[in-house]
Amino acid sequence: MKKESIEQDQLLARLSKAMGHPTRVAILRFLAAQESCFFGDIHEVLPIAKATVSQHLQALKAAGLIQGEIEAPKVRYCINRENWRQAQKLFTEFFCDCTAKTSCCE
Amino acid sequence: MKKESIEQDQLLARLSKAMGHPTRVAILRFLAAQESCFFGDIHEVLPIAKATVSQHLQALKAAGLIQGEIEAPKVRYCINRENWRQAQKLFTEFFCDCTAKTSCCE
DNA sequence: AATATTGTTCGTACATTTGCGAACTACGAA
DNA sequence: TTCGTAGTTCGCAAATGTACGAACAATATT
Repeated sequence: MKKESIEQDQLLARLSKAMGHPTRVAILRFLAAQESCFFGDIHEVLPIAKATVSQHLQALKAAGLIQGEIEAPKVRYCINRENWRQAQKLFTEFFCDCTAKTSCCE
Repeated sequence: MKKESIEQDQLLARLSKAMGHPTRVAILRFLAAQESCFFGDIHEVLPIAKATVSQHLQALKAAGLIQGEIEAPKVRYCINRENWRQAQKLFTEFFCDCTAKTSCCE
């Protein structure tokens, strides 16, 4: 296996793992649909404890998909647009470049 | 949250979870680059025990991303092209439709 | 029939993930 | 300074995931 593929695999796996939970997908979808919002807004639409929400947010942040900044007593979260685009590209290439060889895409 | 989104989130999460390990991404990449191959071919390029390889393959199969059929003493694996395309569509829509609202895609 | 080949399944050990309440931190308001 | 608000972190329990060798099953070969 080529070395560059291994690194790409690891990055793709990290991103996928971050997206590997329904709650985290929901959070991403929620955040991606707006410019930004506070922790409370996210917690409000989810049926889980705030500690758990916070945990999921840390996971998404660690993967680079979102970012958060403290604002007064609140915390504002938003999609990390740059990494989002990179992830988009990685997934697209993964699904399409791969399949190109066996003509799955047409 | 809309009900249809919840189901989509769950499907996307299931697919992501299946892709959430470097070895499984490598397996998918390996399989996607060819029409099909045997278990042994996959095991050969991976530095892990065959029991573990088999486990990862079951995970990918459970997610619907690959399929396998017995052929003599060997087992032939390949990408599940139909689900592959569906996954491709889901990820693309997730990353792009979401971002369309906030003009991240341009 | 006995043996070899190819994978799967089982049992086990250890690590990670998930979810929660409680305790904590940091800040603004009274 | 005391109190309230908004989140994070801690500590725990239960569930899942990861990896392996050993045992097993199914077929092909001798």
